[in-house]
Amino acid sequence: MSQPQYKTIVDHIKNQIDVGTLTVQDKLPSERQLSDQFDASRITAREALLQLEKEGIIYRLNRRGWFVSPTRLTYDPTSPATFNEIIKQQQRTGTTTPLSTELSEAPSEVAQVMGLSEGSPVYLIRRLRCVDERPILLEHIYVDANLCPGLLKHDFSQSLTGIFKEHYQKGVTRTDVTMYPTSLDAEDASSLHVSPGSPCLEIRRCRFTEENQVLEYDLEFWRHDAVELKLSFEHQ
Amino acid sequence: MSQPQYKTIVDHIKNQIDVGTLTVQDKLPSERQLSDQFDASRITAREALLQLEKEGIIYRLNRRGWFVSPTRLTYDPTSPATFNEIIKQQQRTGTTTPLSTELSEAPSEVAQVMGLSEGSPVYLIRRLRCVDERPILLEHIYVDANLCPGLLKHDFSQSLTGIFKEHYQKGVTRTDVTMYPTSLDAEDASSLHVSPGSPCLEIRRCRFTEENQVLEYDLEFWRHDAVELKLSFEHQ
DNA sequence: TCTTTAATCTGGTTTATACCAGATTAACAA
DNA sequence: TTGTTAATCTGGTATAAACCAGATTAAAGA
Repeated sequence: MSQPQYKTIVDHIKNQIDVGTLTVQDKLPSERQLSDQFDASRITAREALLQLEKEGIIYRLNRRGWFVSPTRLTYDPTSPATFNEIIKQQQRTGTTTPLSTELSEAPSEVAQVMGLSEGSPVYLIRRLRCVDERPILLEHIYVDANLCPGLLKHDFSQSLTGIFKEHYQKGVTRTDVTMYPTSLDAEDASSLHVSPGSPCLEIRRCRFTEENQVLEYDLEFWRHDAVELKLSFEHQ
Repeated sequence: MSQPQYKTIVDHIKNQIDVGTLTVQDKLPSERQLSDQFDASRITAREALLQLEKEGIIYRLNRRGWFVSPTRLTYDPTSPATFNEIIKQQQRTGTTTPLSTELSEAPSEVAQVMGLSEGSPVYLIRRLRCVDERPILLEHIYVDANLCPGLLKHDFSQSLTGIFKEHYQKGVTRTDVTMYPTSLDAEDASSLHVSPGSPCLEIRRCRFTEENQVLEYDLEFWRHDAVELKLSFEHQ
């Protein structure tokens, strides 16, 4: 019935969170402090922390320490509500930071999904979205350049949907979504201020106009511990 | 520009999979063999393997070794298609194994979701679902005992929806779904034949009848690397 | 007071070693 | 041939010790 030593540390920290000794955004003791406290090696303490991270209970900031995760943002991928609306509903504060915008050529994979030929001109917009100061979502947005000429002159800290509607009279009538858990490569991890290889939820979203053209193709990388997807649907 | 050593091993294995030297279900060299091959410590080799596991590219069988992950099963949570239908569509083979069935009392959390009072009689069915011999989904299904008397005498290797329809004339008109990435506790991990703490995708599904009663409440634990969710919807 | 600098703290990565327990396999006995 | 047993292989867990590179903080200088 004996359990591994790292499990003891895991349970101890979980308990501290349950009883409120540790609360949201609190900094945990450092790996070295924990290993002293439990008379274990640093690797064992780290093992426990990595376990809690996998469960989404704690997270780390690069070389700054380990912290208790905030509650997950509840998000309905089928809802037309914008990111900012969702955040306000849940009494959070949100910010959107454009990281880069460029006119480039569609990579083969992207071209295929968008129904374009490889190398077609596409705008690529990279944005970082934060909730309560914490980066939780990285977006790579591809837009057919022929569909929205001059797109890059707009302000991308706002809703893209709004820009499409207002300046190009284009709305979305259908969306295809694919999602799966994976992990972040070095560059994306760096953008989200997490360690390379951190787990994430990848969501690919393809939005179509009434004319069945692909208006945008989004690659979204969510912190795995920051979001909970919730949807409801009727059957016939 | 130098990268950590474990990254070199990660890249090497990824490349082997790309070029086909390693293919689906193949066994990888053991941790000790890899550490010899790359002149690294076993911990470094293991670090690389854990990284690949997080990405969903490889998986491990307890004390048996590391293997290349099969392609993900594509699954539409809004589709009325049964598990077996989905699997057949994708040219896979599936099996369903009931692990346990019992009549018990609703835990407070479950009772709340199902709109029952705590301790109400509920059936709890635990099933394991495999694709191509590999366990990928563990289900905990709660059913209001008053709604489906005598439920446990049926065969749960079949579709539950079918049982509800055939024997109780009950159909589902609405489903609420919640999903988020987390990790498995020791017991659930053991059922799925994976190591405790392995990452997973947890899906909670609540199905309602026309009378707005909760017919069943499912807790699903998917191997994080075994599934890809795909859905499509129209906007008005 | 403000800024620069140096010391210190934290996680990130790595080596070498060890022992355990389950899984597999080879050897052996019936 | 079959069943049992023992050796071996594999991952699972753990210790001790290092060094590195950002992040933070305290100290020193302007």
